[in-house]
Amino acid sequence: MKIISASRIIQMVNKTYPELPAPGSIKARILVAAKAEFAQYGFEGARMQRVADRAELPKPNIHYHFKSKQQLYLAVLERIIESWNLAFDQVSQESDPAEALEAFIRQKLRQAQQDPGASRLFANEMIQGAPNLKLYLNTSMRAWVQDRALVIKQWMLAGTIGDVDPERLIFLIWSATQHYADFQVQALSLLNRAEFDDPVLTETADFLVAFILRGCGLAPRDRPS
Amino acid sequence: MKIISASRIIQMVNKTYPELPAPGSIKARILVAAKAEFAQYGFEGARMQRVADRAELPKPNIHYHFKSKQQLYLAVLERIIESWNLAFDQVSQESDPAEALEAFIRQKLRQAQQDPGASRLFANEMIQGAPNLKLYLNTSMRAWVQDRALVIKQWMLAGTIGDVDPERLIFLIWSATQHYADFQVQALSLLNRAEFDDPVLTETADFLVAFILRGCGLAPRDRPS
DNA sequence: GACATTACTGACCATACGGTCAAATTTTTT
DNA sequence: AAAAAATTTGACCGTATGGTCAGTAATGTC
Repeated sequence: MKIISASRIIQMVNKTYPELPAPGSIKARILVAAKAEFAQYGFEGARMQRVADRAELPKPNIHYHFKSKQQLYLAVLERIIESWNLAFDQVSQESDPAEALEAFIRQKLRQAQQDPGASRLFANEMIQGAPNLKLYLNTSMRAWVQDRALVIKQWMLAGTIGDVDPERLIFLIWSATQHYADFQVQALSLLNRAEFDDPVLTETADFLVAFILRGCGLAPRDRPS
Repeated sequence: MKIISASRIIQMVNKTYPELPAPGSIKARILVAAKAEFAQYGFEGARMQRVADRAELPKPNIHYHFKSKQQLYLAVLERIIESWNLAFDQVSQESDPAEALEAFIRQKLRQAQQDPGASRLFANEMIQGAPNLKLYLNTSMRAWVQDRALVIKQWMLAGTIGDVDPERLIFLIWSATQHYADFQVQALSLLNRAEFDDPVLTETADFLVAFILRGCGLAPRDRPS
């Protein structure tokens, strides 16, 4: 059986790719500003003037590079989806479950720390009922999850992981990690920390890895040598 | 040592209480409409006209009962916070950990099903950085969590539960349950279900209870008799 | 250096926004 | 049933919104 990487599945369903603007370019600057604005206020709450202010540009400049608010929003959204679940893409039934899950959790958490805006923007889109991502959810995301769930099921058959609903496991990992981006103020408040720095990241990742592996019936840090 | 219920702690910190309007009253209808509107669009994205449309009232009627958009928002928010973590309020060190956690998880998930708007509104507030709830987070919520964490730590000392960071455990339960309200479209899509009905609720609750109890080092459904 | 193309921007527009108000209606009190 | 208080509402106001456009500056091409 030919092994197709999960990222290829996404590519097979998504026919178009957003071209990446040069990192320092005006377009890139607008996209960064827009991501922050949409992440904080959602699509309806976002203000084009504030995007312009964040990017330190006159407002018509924004409209020169992106026809409308909607198109700007979609441009930001597209770029987020791409790098969403990279660390679990290359995992196969030959992979070690504990290792693979640990890498996935740590990568998702690192994303939550380094680009919380991406997570928050996605959260806003979901909360609104995914008006712009319904198609994505029902095609490429579902295909990705089912493909990854298959790997987990194969682990279960091989007895290298406990009996756990794979789809719900993926969903739980998403929730547990993304929550530290979306609800960062709450997390920092209850952990009594000032910012989501590397120590917090490490402690949280260690906790989540241990907890989730145990939940999967895997003894943490006890990889077969 | 005098035992003070966690809900009392919240009451001790919050000095004012929102009076509940009669269920069928105009004010109650506006609050229901506003909750849905703010939940979907966030504070900035919400439109007073849409609140009026949802409540099937003329717009000035809304402003008669609530001075401003801000005050309406706060009124909705206050009423949500109250019933947030009820099922874990009465738990003490004498309680059975597995039973208590299971009840907590199931109650949070039932809330996510029955009033997803409340969860989404809270999520929006957190994503924005909790501009209206910073004080709540740093006073009553933190007090509640620390109080509840103490109980879990006592369980740990008694050896009736595994070694788990209590604050992060609570945060994980929040994330795992609330996610089914906030990201409902995504959950339904990947579970291939049409709606968040009782079967989905039960299956999800069973999964979460089993998974989290295992994560806590508790054998699910194996209570000491 | 002439020409064309791309990038930028101050001034502006129609509409939608949160909020107001005076007049009308309903409800409560006496 | 009269007076007072509370509630409802159509019409309206000042401002902010997404978006446009004509004109200007910068850049590329031969």
